[in-house]
Order: sequence, then C-alpha cells, then structure tokens
Amino acid sequence: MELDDRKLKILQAIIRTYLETGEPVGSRTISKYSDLNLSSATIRNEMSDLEEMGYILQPHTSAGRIPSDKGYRLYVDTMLEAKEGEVNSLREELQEKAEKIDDVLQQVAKFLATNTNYATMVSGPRYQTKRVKFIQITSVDEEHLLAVIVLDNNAVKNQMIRIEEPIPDEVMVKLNFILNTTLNGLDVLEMNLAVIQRIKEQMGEHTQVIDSVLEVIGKTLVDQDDLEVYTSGATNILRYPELSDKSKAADLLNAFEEKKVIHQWLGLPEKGKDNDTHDIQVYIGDETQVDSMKDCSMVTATYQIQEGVYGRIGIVGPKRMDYDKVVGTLNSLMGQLDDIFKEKK
Amino acid sequence: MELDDRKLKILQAIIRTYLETGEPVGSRTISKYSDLNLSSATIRNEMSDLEEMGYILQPHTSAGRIPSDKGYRLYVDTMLEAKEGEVNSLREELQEKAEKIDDVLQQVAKFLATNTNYATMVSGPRYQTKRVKFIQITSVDEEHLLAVIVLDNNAVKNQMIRIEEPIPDEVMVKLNFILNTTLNGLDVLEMNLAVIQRIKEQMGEHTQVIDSVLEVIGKTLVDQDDLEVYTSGATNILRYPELSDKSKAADLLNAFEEKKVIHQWLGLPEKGKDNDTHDIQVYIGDETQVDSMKDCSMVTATYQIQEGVYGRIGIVGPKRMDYDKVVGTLNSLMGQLDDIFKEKK
DNA sequence: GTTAGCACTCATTTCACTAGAGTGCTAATT
DNA sequence: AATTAGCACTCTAGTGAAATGAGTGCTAAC
Repeated sequence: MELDDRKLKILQAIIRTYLETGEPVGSRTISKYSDLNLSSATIRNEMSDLEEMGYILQPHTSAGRIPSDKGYRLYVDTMLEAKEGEVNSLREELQEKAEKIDDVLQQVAKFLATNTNYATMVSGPRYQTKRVKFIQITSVDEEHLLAVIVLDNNAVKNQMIRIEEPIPDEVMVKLNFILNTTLNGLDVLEMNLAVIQRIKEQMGEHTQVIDSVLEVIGKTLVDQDDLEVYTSGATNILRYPELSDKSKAADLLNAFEEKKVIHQWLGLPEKGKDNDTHDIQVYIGDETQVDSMKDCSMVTATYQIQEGVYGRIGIVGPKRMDYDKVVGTLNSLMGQLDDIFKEKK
Repeated sequence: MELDDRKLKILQAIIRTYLETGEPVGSRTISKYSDLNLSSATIRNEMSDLEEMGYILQPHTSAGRIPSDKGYRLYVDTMLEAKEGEVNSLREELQEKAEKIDDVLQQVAKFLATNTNYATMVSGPRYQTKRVKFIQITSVDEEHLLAVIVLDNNAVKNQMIRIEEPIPDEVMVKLNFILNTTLNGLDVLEMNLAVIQRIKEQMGEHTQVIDSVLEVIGKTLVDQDDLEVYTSGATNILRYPELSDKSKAADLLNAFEEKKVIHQWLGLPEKGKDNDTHDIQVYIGDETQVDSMKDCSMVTATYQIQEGVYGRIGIVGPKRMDYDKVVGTLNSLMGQLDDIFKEKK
C-alpha cells in the first residue's frame, strides 16, 4: 500500500491532535477539525489503512488511534522545518550573565526547560585537546604551595599542595622555569617517565615537591574528563500523565540526579560534523536505547564553543512532545549560542 | 488534663505504629501490639483524651488516629536519644575521595539520601571571613592575564583578564608587589576608594589593568556568597504516598532544583553554638515556615569545617519520618565529619 | 470513491450495596 | 473508681451491575 498525500495529511492531523490532547484521536474528530472535508467513515477507512501500515495504533479495540513510534518518526522526518524567533529574549539575559561558560550552560538548561516544559540537560564541553599552556607554582604560606595550571583552552585549574618545609624563593623560580619549559604544550599522555626523569635531574634536589606537582598536574588533566552536567526542569516529567506513573517517574527523575547516567544518555557529539547543522537528532521511544525512557522521546543537539570543543543538549519529554517547537527552539538557540561563544572568543 | 505515663506510652505506641505503616492507627492495634495489657476500650478512652489534648487527630469520624504536629513534637522532644553506629561505612568511602570539600559534601548528601530514604540537601560552607591572603597576576599569553586570588580560608579563585596590549614583565612584578602589600589581609569592605587610589598612584601608568584586576577581586570576594548546594535523593519524596500527590510533589521537587530556595530552607547556622552539639533541629509541618513543606518534616544539622566556617545539612521527609533514625544518623555523621575536617586541617 | 447508518466493543462513570475497621457510649465487672 | 464487654453507629474502601459514550467495522446506498 502506498502512503499517498491524503493519508499523510490525515496522519499529520492525528499526530498534531494527539500532541495537543494526549488522548487517542477518533475519526470524527479528524473529520470535523481538519480542512479535508471528509466524513468520519472515510477517515475511518484511511485510519484502518494507516494502522495496517504501522503508523498508528489502537490502545484497545474501541478507542481512537495514537501515533506509533514509526508514525512519530515519519512526522519528525518529513514535517520539520526550522523556525526562527522566540529565542531572542534569552539572548539578552545570557549576555549579561555570560561570564562563565558554566553559568551560560546552566542558563541554557533553564531557559529550555521553562520554554518547552520538558526536562532539559546540557553536558559540559568536552575538550578534545588538553595540553598544558602555562604552569605556575607559588608559595602561599609556609605550609602551602599553590599550583595553577592553564590549559590550552584557557581553562584554569588550581590545587593546593601541602609541603613539610618552606621552599626558598630561588628554588621556586627555578622550578617554575623548568616546569614551563619542559611541560609546555604536552598533554597527559606525553608526560612519561622520561620527561619526569629529565625534570628531576634538572632540579637536583627537592624532587619530592616535583612528585607532588606532577601528581597534581596528572590529576588535573585527567580530571578534565569528569564532565559537568547541567539539568533543569526534571520535574516537568510529572506534567505528563503517561510518564507520571510512580515507578516510571521515579526512575527517570533518579536518573536525572546522576551525572554519569545523563552523560550516557547524551552520548558524545559526532565529530567532523558540518559546523552549521547542529546535528539535531530525535530519538523516539526505544530508539533512545535507554530502558527507562521507552515511553519518552529525546531531542538532542550539539553545540560548539570553539573549534574542537563540543557539548550536547538534550530535551526529554513524552512521545507526544511538540517536536516542531522543540526542534525549532533548539535550532534557533544554537544559532544564538554560536554567536555568543564567538564573541567571547 | 495531665499527660500521665500511660498516656505517653500510648502516644508513643501510636506514633511508632504510624511511622511504620503510614495508616491511621486504631485502638485495637495498640491494645494487641503493645505490652500495656489494656483492652481496646481503655485505649479508646485514652485516645479520646489524647485527641482532646491535641496530640492526635482523626482524619474522619470512623478512622484510627494519626499524630498531630504537636504529637510529633512531643515525640521528638522527649523520646530522642543519640545513637552511634551504622555510619562507619561512610567514613572509609569519604576519606578516599575527600580531596575536595565539594566532593565530600556531595557524598554526604548522597550517603544520607540512600541511608534514610529521604531527600537530602547540604549547603556549602559559609566563610565568615573573606580576606585576601595572596594575589598573583600572571600573563598567560599576549591577550590574557590570569588573576589568582587565595583567600584566608585557602579557597582559591581565578579569573582570566583580557588585555589590549601585552604588559612588560617588570610592570607585572611591580603590580604583584603593590597588590600584595596593599591588599593583603583586607576584606572586600576595606577595599575602599582610598585604597584603590593609593594603588593607582603607586603604579603610575597601567591604571586600566588595575581597574580590571580590582573588578575581578571584588567579584571574587562577593561571589563567595553565591553558595553551593548539594542535594540528593529528591525523588525519595515520591516514595511516600502522602507527599506524592502530583502538585505537592512537583512543588517540592521543583524547589529542590533551586539553590536559592534550598538556602532559604536551610537558613544560616546559629553562631556561637557549642562545638559539640551539632545543633540538630527538627521542624514539623508548619514549623518549617515553608508552605510547600507543610506536609513534611525537616531535620537540620550544622557542621563545622573549621573555626568560624559552618554549613548546614537538611533532611526532608514525610511527617512520619523516622526521627529517631534520622537524628541518630545525623549525630553520628557529624562526629565523623568533624574528624575528617580536623584531619584535613 | 465516498458517505450514511447501524450493530458492536470496550473503557469509564455512576450507583447501590456490603464488609470491615473503628469509634463512642453505656452498663457490667473487678 | 478503673477497666472491660457489648453494641449501635459512622465512615471508607471495595465490589459489581448498569448506564454512558466514544469509537470502530461493515454494509448498503449515493
């Protein structure tokens, strides 16, 4: 059987109505509230066909129809067009508070959550390169050194180091010099035993401090992977009866508390994507590959902070989420984000 | 009417039974499952008295009794004794990961949530003194300076400063010297115009950089107030039918997403408290002063990281929360925390 | 090809009814 | 005087039958 134009229109109407009401849609409703001018009987016939083709389902014999995953998929694939607008308000808000990327991302999560009424998560940027750009060790007081490490993405990490006895100034100067000349531009993998040995040889004494410092550096670089996640509006899940069933909702909400889980959900951005497309993906039901989301849909997008530095945004809602609006909002937002990050750079 | 020993025992029995079951408790239940050896009729009479005195309520005419806020209050006040134990497992876990106070607090929240099955929140430490201990400005590359500020509680803040043109090394040295000698030991209030003027005079040129630097310092010191909050187990709220009513639960859960709200809930620790008592407080229903918590109870405690640096822990659950266990766990935990922070120091 | 009409299905609502838990009161018992 | 047994009464939760109504599928007419 072929999916002709009329069937497509009916399917659209069914899905749109269902998105609004969340109730199974009957033939009469479509007959009345669409501009197709067909009787309910005709609609019924077509619906019957659509069901046979797998685009819609009947929850039970004498109920209306609801879209199947396949139906949603078709809807998303064919009927989506990016829309601009509505996001401008965010822009100004963002720029005021946009001092730290952390804040921006948290704001983005919140903005999306309040605007879409779905649950939102944003994964912090993953820096694909993590090389040391600058190291400075300073003595703060008799017992503490402060190690400040700037990475080549301008992220700054710092860590206190406790020492047994004060280190003379001239040793500090020497230490800093050696560290910077030796480690500059290296990533964690390149800091092997040979490099460490070379540093120790140059320092002569005070090798104990070197050990501490290197340990801190190592931790700092690896720690980078311990990515942040920003979420907002998790409780929006409770808005949708089909998800707010106790055990399901608890599962989902729990997962929202676990950064690891969210990272797993969001996955990694695909590299090598075109810069302009924000790689917006829609996962419906089982497509999410996450069991507790089998009654949900998730829309994800990839944002880019600078060349090679990506993060992801995810919006989770019921299957009947307003894909059109979500994708539109995301698309528009991504444009704004690009601008903001460009300016910051 | 007087609350004699028998009435007290019956009240205890009612509350304990209600804590277990969450259902109204009838006279027969108490008669059977308490060692008072009284018939249900006698219990009924006593219950009637207890109700008159305001310690228990009847949800409707022919239902059993449930404790009133006043009843809970009495229970909490009279029947509570600190218990040790059960918390030892946390200790080891904590010490492994206890590199940063952030992590410790997040762990604490999680530990409490999983162990009590209630929602938990921990407010980050409030440093009552925020004086500059050490400042260092370094040039990272042609366009960026890095300001690192160490406060007298050893918290480290850093901020990139964008500059138009490179600053010569000797100027940097001078700048650092001036900043450290002038600002050391000052708090944000003491950095008034006179101080700023003095710095500028000493620097002579490059006053523009000074402005940026001071702005950063100001922000950093004030920013301190923007306290962190760690939460865990918010979804435990859904476990308790009396709270999991849609709109109530949504209210509560939403609040858990807002750091500000949580701070308000937790309030500030009372200063000048004895070090040993952890100032454990129990708020029942309206006592929380928070509307969305009127069906909840909250137990709070104050922890101390070092002299003058306090934070708070709160546990939110249904009114029929197991006060005994919660307070016991908290008490024990606080002891452990004290030890850990002492060691770190 | 489209539509009207009708019998049929099934979830949901409504209502009356019952069982059971619990109370309050009174009178009997200790 | 305190305790208990007994009983009438109240109220909720649960059950099942009947009514409701949205919706379908099929057939025959247009």
